[in-house]
Amino acid sequence: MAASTRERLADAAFALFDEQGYDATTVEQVVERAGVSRSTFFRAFGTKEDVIFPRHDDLLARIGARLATGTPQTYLHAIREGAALVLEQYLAEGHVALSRYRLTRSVPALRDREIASTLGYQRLFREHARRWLTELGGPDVELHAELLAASVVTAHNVVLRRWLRGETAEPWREFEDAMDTVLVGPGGGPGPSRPTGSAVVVVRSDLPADEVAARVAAALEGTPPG
Amino acid sequence: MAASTRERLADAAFALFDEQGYDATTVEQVVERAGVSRSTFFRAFGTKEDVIFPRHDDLLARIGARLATGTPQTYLHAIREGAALVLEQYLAEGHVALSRYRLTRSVPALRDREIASTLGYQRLFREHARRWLTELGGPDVELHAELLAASVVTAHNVVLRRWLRGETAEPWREFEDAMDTVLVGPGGGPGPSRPTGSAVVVVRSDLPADEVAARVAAALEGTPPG
DNA sequence: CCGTGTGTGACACTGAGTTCCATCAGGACG
DNA sequence: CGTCCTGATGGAACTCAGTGTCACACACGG
Repeated sequence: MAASTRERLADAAFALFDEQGYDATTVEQVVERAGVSRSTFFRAFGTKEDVIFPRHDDLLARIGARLATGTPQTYLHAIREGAALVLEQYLAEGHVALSRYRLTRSVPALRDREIASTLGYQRLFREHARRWLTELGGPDVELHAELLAASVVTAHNVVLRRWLRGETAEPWREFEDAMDTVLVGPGGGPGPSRPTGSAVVVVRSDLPADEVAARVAAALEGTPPG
Repeated sequence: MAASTRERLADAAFALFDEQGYDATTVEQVVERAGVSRSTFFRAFGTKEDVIFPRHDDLLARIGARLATGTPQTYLHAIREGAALVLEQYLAEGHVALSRYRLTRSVPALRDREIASTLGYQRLFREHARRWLTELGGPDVELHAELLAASVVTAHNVVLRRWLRGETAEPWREFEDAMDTVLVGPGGGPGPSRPTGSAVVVVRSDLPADEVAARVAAALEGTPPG
């Protein structure tokens, strides 16, 4: 019963938003079409915006669970699979995701909210990355964790948007490529088998090239055995 | 004096938000303290939120102007200086920036808006990066431009937040370091034409250490000695 | 038959934001 | 000096999102 009420409301809302636009549609009209009262709407969703956006809670929890299993040796793989859960969710939503995308394109308030919502995922990746990078022991852990999280989310969103715009029929392949770009770098060979002992080394190149190479080699020698 | 009215309103608003919190403060109370009418408030700011946030327009324009002067050969420098304009703006705001930070910390709606506002800058960097990377001719220009913009904004924000939290007395030094970390053509960028100046190389070390070192050395050979 | 809980409707209320009109200053001009 | 224009302001009425409260209906087990 509760579920069907929510559904009727959501269907009515999406339909009306599509017909007249988001701002031009009042909650009054939505509840009228759904055949329930205004009270019921706000009990079910709390906010007009909430009709559009999915519940991130469970997805965040699933991602958190996946990331929690990552170790400093396998964290790149954990991140990749965590990001995959997000893409999977959107692809499963199908036309609902497309409708939402159309709305977020046209209504600034909804666009802002959509953007802000991605920060939840980014935060999750960042916190786990911070943990891993701390254990691996590198400089500027804060910054690198933040950059890693931002890059992963950005790369994911690029692929997602391409799919939402109908610009790709192979979102999963593009997703893997994007993750390869972000999580591996250009030189490495992508592959399903994630070797252990991976680490990220950052050096500044205003030193002579061979000196940099020496430092990289030295840094890698000191890396905990993979 | 339109300016003084705006100022009085902003001062009253910040004071009241500070005393009672944002949500607990009504526009009515703000205009009462400022000694103007409700109409004047909404004419001046349009929205309760707008009192808090600065006008991004002119800053965006200045950044755009700086980025417009960049060439594929000097674009890393242009990006760095573009990002510096943002930091400069916040530092110049002083205590206003701090008050705003306190508010955006505690009020979700304001936090969302703050986040969304950074997208304006990110978009600017992205579009120019797309142009430069296209001229340089590399693969996945879309993705790399997006990643570059996201990384620059993220790195900037890390430094900015540290300053807002009073965790650093040398924001400019940290800013330069952060830019050093980020501005390399993330994900490798287009390898051939490596720009002059400092650069960073990120590699994964699941290859033998000496092989990694060799690759780094090879990549750096093309770089003019810094 | 009675309590209890849950989903719902109805209504009043607050507050943000819009619209429209009235007012009042000051400068330009004849 | 008077008039006219303009731009900034005040004021009132309105819409609509969101909150809070109370009442009702229908289920459930005792």
